This record gives sequence, C-alpha cells and structure tokens, in this order.
Amino acid sequence: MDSIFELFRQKVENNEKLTPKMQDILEASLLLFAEQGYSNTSTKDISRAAQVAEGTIFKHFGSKENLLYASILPILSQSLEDLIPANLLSNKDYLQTVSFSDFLRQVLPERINLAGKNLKIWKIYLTEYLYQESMRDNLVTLVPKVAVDELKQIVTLFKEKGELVDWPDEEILRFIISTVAGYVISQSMGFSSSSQSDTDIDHLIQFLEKGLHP
Amino acid sequence: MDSIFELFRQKVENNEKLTPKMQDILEASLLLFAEQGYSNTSTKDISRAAQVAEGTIFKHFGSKENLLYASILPILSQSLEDLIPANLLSNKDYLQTVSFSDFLRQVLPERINLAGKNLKIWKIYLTEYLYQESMRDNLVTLVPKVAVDELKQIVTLFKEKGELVDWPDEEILRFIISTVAGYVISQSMGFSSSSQSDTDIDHLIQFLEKGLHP
Amino acid sequence: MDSIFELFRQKVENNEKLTPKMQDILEASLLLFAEQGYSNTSTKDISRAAQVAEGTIFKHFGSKENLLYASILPILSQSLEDLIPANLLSNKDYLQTVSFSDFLRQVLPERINLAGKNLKIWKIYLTEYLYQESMRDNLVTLVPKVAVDELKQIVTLFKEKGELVDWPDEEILRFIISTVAGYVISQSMGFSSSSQSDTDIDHLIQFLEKGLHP
Amino acid sequence: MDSIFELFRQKVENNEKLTPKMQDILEASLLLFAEQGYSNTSTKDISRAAQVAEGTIFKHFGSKENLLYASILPILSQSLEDLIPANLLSNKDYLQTVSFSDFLRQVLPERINLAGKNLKIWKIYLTEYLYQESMRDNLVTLVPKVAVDELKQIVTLFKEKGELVDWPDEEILRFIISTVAGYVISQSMGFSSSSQSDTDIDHLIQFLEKGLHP
DNA sequence: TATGAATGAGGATTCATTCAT
DNA sequence: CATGAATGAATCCTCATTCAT
Repeated sequence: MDSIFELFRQKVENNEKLTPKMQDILEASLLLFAEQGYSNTSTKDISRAAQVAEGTIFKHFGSKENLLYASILPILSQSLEDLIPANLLSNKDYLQTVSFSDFLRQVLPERINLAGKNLKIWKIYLTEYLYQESMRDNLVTLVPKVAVDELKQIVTLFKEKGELVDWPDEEILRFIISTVAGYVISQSMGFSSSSQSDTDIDHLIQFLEKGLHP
Repeated sequence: MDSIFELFRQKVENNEKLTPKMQDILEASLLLFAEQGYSNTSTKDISRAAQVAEGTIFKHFGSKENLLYASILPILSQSLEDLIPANLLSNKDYLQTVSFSDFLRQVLPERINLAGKNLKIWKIYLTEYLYQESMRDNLVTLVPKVAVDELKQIVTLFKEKGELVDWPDEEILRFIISTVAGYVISQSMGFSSSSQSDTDIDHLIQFLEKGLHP
Repeated sequence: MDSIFELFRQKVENNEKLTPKMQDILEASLLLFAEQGYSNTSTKDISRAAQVAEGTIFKHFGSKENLLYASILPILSQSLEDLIPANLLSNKDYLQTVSFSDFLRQVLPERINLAGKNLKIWKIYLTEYLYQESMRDNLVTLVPKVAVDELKQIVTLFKEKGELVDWPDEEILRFIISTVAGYVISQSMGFSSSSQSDTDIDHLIQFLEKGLHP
Repeated sequence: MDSIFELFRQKVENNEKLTPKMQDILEASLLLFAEQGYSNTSTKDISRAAQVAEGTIFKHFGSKENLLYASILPILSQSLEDLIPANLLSNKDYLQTVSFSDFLRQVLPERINLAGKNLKIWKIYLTEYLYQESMRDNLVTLVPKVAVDELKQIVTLFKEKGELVDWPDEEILRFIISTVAGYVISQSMGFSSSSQSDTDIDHLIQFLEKGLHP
C-alpha cells in the first residue's frame, strides 16, 4: 500500500498529470468521505459522484483503502505544512527578537483560519484513526511526527528566552494545541453564538500568554 | 475503563425488566462497539459474543441502531453526571467561600480520572456524532445540554466573585474543557512520556488559573 | 475449512437432518459443478437452481469452496468404499481359494459399473486437483490413501499365491487401475462404437490376466 | 518439459509473421495456462508477464479464447506428431519384419519420454476439454482424429501378422494408451517411489506383450 | 503496431432484518 | 422468551473487452 501512495506522490510531484477521471475520483471521494465518512461511502457512491465506472476506481487505486490514502494524505501533509510557521522558524533573528505575545498574534489567526478550512479532512483522519488498526500505522506515523518536532523547537526557544514557564515541551505544546483545536472545532460546529470575531482570538491569545507565563 | 463497564453490568443486572439474554446483548455490544466501532461491528458479532441467536437481538431492540442507543445512552448520561460536581453545585455556601484555585484542585483530579475511564464510550459517541445525521439528533440533544448549563452556572459564579476574567461563559468553559480534554486524550493515547503524575495535573491547574485570571 | 466439513459430516452421520434448503443446495451445486465445472458455476447459478437466496448458501456453507467440499467429499468417499471389494477383503478364506482370474470376473463388472456412475463427480475432483493448490491437499490426502493401501493387500496376496508376476505392488496396481480407468472413461465418452458389452469386459479381464501372469 | 517450451520459443521466434510482442504474449500465456490453468489466468496476468499492454493482446488475438488456441494448438499438434512414430509407419518393410515386442521396445521409451515432457500442455487441453463445450469442438476434432487413425493402422498390421489378439482395434489401442498414459501420469506426479528406471518400462512392455498376445 | 484509460457486467461474500416454530 | 433458517440488497473487487490516441 505504500507503493500506491508512492506512485501517486511521484505522479503528482513529477507533474505527470493524473487523468481527468482520476482527479474526478479523488475529488468526489474526498467530498463523500468528508460528508458521510469513509465506511458509509460505497465505491458505487463515488463512481456515481465522479461520473465514472466503478471499475475505473479500482483500475487506478486498487482498493477503497488506497483511495482513502490517495485522497487525504496529500491534503493532510499539505495542511500540516501550512499549519507550521516554517518561514518564521527559519528566520532565527526574528524568533530571537519577537515576544511570545507578538509571535502568537502574528501567527495564530492565520493558522486558525487554515485549520478551520481543512477541518473536514482532519475529521476523516480522526475517524479512521480511532478504529482502524491498519490505517493507524499508515496515517499516524506518516503524518504528524515531523510537525510536532518542529513546534517543539519553537517552544524550547521561547523557554530559553524566559518567556514561557519551565514545563516540559510536550505539556506546553499540548496546552497550546488543545486550546487552539478546541476553538477551531467549536467554531466549525457552530457552537459559538458569535461568528468568529477578533475578540475571540484575542481572548485565546491572552489565555495562552497568561497561562504559560513564567 | 473497567470501572464503567463494571458499573454498567451492575446496573443492568439489577434491572429486573431486562432478561438475562438482554443483559448479555447489552454488555457484548457495548464492548464490541468500544473496541471496533459501531459500523465495524455486525449484529452477528454481537450475537456470537453474547451467545445469543441473532434474532433475539432484533426481538428485543428492533434494530442495530436502537441497540446502540440502549447500550451507550445510559452510560453516557451516567458518565456526565459523574463529571459534573453536582454535590458541590448544590452547596452554594461552599462555592461562595472556596477560591477558584482550590475549587479546581478539589474537583479536577477526580473528573480527569473518571473521564479517562469512560473515554472508550465517549469515543463511540464521538464517531457516530461526526457522521450519522440521524444519530446526531438523538445523541446530542439528549445528552450534553443539561451538563453545559450546569457548568456555566459555576463559571458565572466565579466571575461574579472576581476570580475569573470577564469573558463570555462559553469561552471560559471552552478553554477549561479543551485543556482538560486534551490532557485526558493524550494520556489515554500514551502520548505523554511520563505516566500521569501529580505534577502534570498541577501544571494543568496552574495553566487554567493563570490563563483565566482577571 | 476443516471445521465445516467435520461439522457437516457429523450432521450427516448423526442423521441430524440437513434442512431441506441445504439439501437442495447440495444437490444443485453437485449437478452444476458436474455439468459446467466448479469455476464456471457461480453461487448465483446455484441459488437459482436450488430456489434459494444467495445468502442462504453462505449462511450454511460459509464459502463456495466449502460448498464444493461439502457436496463432493461425502460422495467421493462413498464412491471409494463402493469401489473397494471390502466384503471380499475381509473374507480371507475366499481370497485364498479363488483364482485371480475368477476374482477379477466376480469383482470387476460391478466396480466398472459403479465407477461409470460416479464418473462425473470424479471429473470435478480431477479438475480441481489439477490446478488448485489449496484443494489438492484437502482432497487428495483426505480421499484415496486408504483405498490404495487396501488394494495393495490384495495384490500382495495373489503374488504370494504365485498368480501374479513378481513386480512391485505399485506397478501392478497401476496397470490394473490404468486399464480399468481407461475403459470406464472411454465408455462414458462414447468413444467405443459398441455400447458396453460383456465381451468388452471379458477382453479387459483376459488382458489383465495374461499381462500380469508370472 | 523445458524442451517443448524451448522448441515452441524457437518456432515462434523464427516465424516472421509474428511481431516480438506477439511472441512474448504467446510464450507468457502458454506458461501461465500451464501453471495455473486457463480460467485461473487473467489477461492482466498475461500482459504483466509478457510486459505488454493489455490492449495489445486483444489487438492481436481478439479474445482470450483465441489466445488459448493460438498458444496451445501448434504445440499440441507438434506433440502429437512427435508421439506417432511416423518414420516407422512409412517404412512398410520395417513393420513387416519387426516383432511386436521389438517394435514396442524401440518405440515406447522415446514416446514416454516425449509425453512426459508435454504433459503440462496436455493438462491444459484436458481441463478445457472436460467442461468447455465450445472448446471441445475446436480442440477435439482439430487434434487427435488423425493420430488415432494412424495408430490403428499399426495395430491392424500386427494383428494380420498374428502377433496381436483378434480384438477390435479400438480396444487394443485403448489398452496400450491407457497403460502408457497411466505410467506417464503417475511418473509426473511423483507417485512412483523409484524414479523412472528402465525396469519400469521393461515391465510395462512385458505387460502389453503378454496381455495382447493371441 | 501498441498503448493504457475506461468500461460495466458479474464475482463471492456480508449484512441487517424477518418470521415460523 | 428465544431461536436460527432464510432473505436479498449492498459491498468491494475482478474480468475480458473496447477505443481514442
């Protein structure tokens, strides 16, 4: 199953064009998986939505499971890259001079926005993660390890500058991620009465600043 | 996690309305739904595990969906009741005198412990909540509305006493729940290197205190 | 897959009645496998011929492969038992006194007749034997070992009496079986111009007698 | 068994009408049909093995069935020619002078050797012959009629010389073919404990001689 | 000549559910 | 109350074949 994804990634990276039908299939399956969940979506559903014969799906992706990987993995890793402020990370001077507070203010709104947009894909990821042993390995290991490591570097840096409490990196990161994730999720579920306003985010940042102050 | 199953078993066994076979079915389905997920569990699986004819399931519960409700709803509401510090809530004097910090310290460890034990059931709830339109109505409305309202009262009370920032109740509650949930989930997944220690929880409480301080 | 057959054999042996539908399925599948071959027969074909829902087949037999075993193995082993002159074998006195020539004359016509009747089942057996690795083990080992051993005893006995050439048992047995099998097969295929007459069989017996005379 | 494939390859390669791809297809299909059987081999299998696009197969052979004919028929007829001692048949003087015993001794070992080598191809033939109505006509009529007629001539000749019993040609031929076929088959299946020795074949010839002696 | 994308009917098998006993 | 035989629609997947390039 690595092979299909490898092959798929190569195709994409080499700009070898996926056939139009393959793209239709990927789009349709992504949409349906997000709407109804992976296991509630039949390959026939997908073939109908993509206006394609059912056989075509298997010709290209081999199995429904492979199709899941092919459709969500590229997006998930793209999404992860977007969520990590890579440009800032590489700019050591910037990180040395900026305050934790300003850093959050510059970085978080954009991340929250992006996270909200990809939330449906992460929902698919989550659902499969929860119960599918086989998928857990593929998805978990493949995706988030790198991301976490990069974020820990930032935490360490602000700790060294004395702007963050001296707790373990994992804990601090967990507090930040929990808080942001909680916000994004509640937003997307329409739990908050007010549509996301600047004050919401302002509160969130204040909460993190104060909560993690030494 | 054993505890809640234990408790459930007792409840079920003491309920004279339920025949022994019905009890077996409820126990088996709860276990299997928790292990494999609702849609990955067939009624045949359940009948095997409960040592019961497949027909018997439908005789008593009518449909697989009904069986889901019958097995998880009682537990979910029980779990919710456990999570809400009802006895404290009713004790107005106590709430007036205790500091927010002490309140968290007295209340959170127990809640975290309980939440961790019930996590598997909440996992079932979550999965179905995410995709099953029909179930969403049944489960959502039925379950957590009450709980949230009760918790908001506590938040309001501490806000009035000047121990919490003057942000909307929902926001404050969200910060608290996100943080606690994040902790419980990461614990149960074995993400934290250290097994849950008192310092972990101490940090968590400090984080909330400081973060929500006026 | 052993289990299904074991279970099936027990049912049959205990005269626990197979349900009427199960019998219909067995009869229909036997017929169709014989007519069209195993892999050219779909489970839908069988369900139609047996006037049964397709699910019923799998309810009882689990898989198409199991159905093959369940339908042909009992017949094959019965057929083998019929082919071996068991009653004569147990009668040592008879075997000591009878000549090889008379023995063939008394035994062969009946065997040839029986073999011809079961030829279609043996055709199924043969086809699967030729290409299906998995089936080879099940069918080969399960079926003919015993039979061969019993027949060798007879050969040994006539050799000791000086009525058969002193060649290895396997060789002598092979000559006999090849000759008889060749006759039965050519009969059933209508290759022989004359329908099977007594002279045919008489020639066959003369051929064996003379060919194997010391 | 390698030899016939070798021979086939040479034939195919020397045939200028066939493109290299067609040659690859024929070789690959022959190999796969022999190994797995015709109906267990998919055109995709063949295209993979021949390193050819699936479409190419149909471009040249039109259907899978045609491919079967194209691949095995030339070999079968070649094999038949090899099995019939054509050079001896044409040499009437030789046949008049040689004894049946010597004839067998000169002819059989070579035939047995050849038959063993081609057995896999005959296995394909047999399997299809058993169940495929459509193929039966194509294969049966096309192939063995000539062969049988030629062999009958030899039988007739030896009968006239008084070296064979006066039974119908078909019967005598059947005894011979059954015996030889039985030997070849049991050899190729590894049933015989001793690898094929000269004494085996010697016994076989003695058996035929004595059995068919007037 | 050769490709390989696309097809859709057909394959075995699983599933939740019904019903007579 | 409990059974388990029976159902048939739905599921994932395979197959031989077609066709535009």
